Amino acid sequence: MIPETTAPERLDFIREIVAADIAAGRIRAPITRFPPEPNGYLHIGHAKSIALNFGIAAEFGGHCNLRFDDTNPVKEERAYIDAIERDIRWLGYDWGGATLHASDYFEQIYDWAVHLIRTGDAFVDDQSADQIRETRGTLTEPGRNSPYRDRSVEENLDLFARMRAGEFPNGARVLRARIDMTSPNVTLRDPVLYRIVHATHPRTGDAWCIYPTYDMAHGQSDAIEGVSHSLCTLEFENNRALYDWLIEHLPVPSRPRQIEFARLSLTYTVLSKRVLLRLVNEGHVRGWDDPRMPTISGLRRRGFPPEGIRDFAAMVGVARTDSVIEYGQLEYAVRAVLNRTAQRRFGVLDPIKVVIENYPEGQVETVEVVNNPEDSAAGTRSVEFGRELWIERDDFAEDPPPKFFRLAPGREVRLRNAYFITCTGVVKDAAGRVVELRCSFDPATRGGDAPDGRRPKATLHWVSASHAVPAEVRLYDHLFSRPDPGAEGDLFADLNPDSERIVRGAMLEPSLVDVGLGETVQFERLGYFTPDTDSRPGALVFNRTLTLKATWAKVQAKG
RNA sequence: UGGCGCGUGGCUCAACGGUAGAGCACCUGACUCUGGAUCAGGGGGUUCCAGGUUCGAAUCCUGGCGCGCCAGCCA
Repeated sequence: MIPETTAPERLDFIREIVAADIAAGRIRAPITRFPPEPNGYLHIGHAKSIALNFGIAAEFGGHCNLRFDDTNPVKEERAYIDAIERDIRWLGYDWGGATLHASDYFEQIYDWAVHLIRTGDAFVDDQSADQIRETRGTLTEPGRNSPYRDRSVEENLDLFARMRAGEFPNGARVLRARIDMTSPNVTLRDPVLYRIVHATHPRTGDAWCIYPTYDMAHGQSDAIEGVSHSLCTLEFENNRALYDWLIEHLPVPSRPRQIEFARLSLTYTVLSKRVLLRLVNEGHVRGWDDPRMPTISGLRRRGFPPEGIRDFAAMVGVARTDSVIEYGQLEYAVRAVLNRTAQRRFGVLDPIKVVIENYPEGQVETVEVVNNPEDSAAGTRSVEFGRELWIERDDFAEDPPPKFFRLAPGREVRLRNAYFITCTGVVKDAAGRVVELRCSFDPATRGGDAPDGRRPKATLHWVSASHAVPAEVRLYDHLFSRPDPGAEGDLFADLNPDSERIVRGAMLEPSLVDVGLGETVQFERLGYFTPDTDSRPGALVFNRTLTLKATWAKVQAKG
């Protein structure tokens, strides 16, 4: 049998490079790495990088390491390490074997620093941070050499050893590469390689009081691990020259290659650890895992399935163009997964009572309801039906506008999987507000079909009033009210005041009590919902993950 | 008035000298026991601009213009 010839998948520019390296015999399989700094929580932008690095490794039969870039003890915390590992696993990726750390290589990196001193490629500078800044020059003017640049190898060796020994306070001296103070690439103007930091490191404790900078540690860690393709975001482009310089000047065991791609940006949100930290610290959200946060843990609490996030990453692609993805694309990817996998349930967010006058008082019957029309394996369930029901308040209009298909006085609609009902009257309170609907039902329509072929234009969801379970439901919207938060002034002024709306009197189908944490269901006609971590037996709390695609809202908006 | 990088429908990406395509978004229609899903169709592009090379340029060359990044002992 001749195998189907499928059109070749279009490779992004990085996968093209990897494929070419394999084809040319330069590597047998790619080694990549995801290198988070443990100074905050992972967000959807990191998910793009995770999907890229782990995806390439898997597709080409290679491997992806998880390596913490823990070279700055003053910003890094153990708690972040744990959260990051959990989030990567939840996304569905496995780095197999041990978690790696740049700090595992501190001794080797130190030896390489000594090597650079011996070859005359590095020197200890006694200048202060201010002096170094002043002599670095500007974007248009060259820098000036440090007066300490030509120290002897012996003196440099001695000073560097004493830096390590803790003889000097923070900032007293640094180790710098001797490259070129006149380079048009500012990164190459004798960059700092080591600085004195008397701080306890989350992993190495007080073993060190000098720490390598990112540039000194990153490429060297890649080389130690045999990383073939070191993928990072565009802002590291300028650092590539230094990355290569260090690899060339050091006796490293392999020669990794840095490739940059555009980081993910999304409309209506912010992907900046600095800003996210402020949102948390200043109490604008419930925490790092607030369902409005673009963090992985926030998306999880919101009810986004990992598969949806992975599909999204595949959908946006990888390129070198700075770009901003419409938030709607993330929603599209998530809806596509949820539509396929989420079980359907009934829940009424804003209930109004319906009394079916010709339905026998005290009678209860059960109807069989399909759990997921997209997945027959999901089976069916029984739902109780009775004389008094809750339906959605806005599924009724006393004076229906044009193109409103739902319940209105004298109009017949279908109650999903149950009966056709016709509104025969309304009950109002003293203020004139409708508080109850009086209806009649047609016993011949049990199950939702009329023997005479009658087809109502609307089908409503409902919950039996005597069986309903009350719940709090939290409705979420964009964290920021404009697609480009902060574009015109203060970012925090653009926070959406309605990003969380709490609904207290929702009435749910009793089976919803059994939905577990991490499970997302569809409330028919409303959207996808998941239990919040605050949810307790007897005090249910659901988060709205997403609405269903809202055509009716569009019709309304158009008038 | 430095260096590096990037400019293709509203958004994200293809097209690698040979008729500018896809997904999302948008609009129609069909179907439907979710105003969902699904299916069918449609509109929308001086490929940043100007020159040049070529039978032929989104693609190669030159010059502009616009945008991004870089002057941390952050990553």
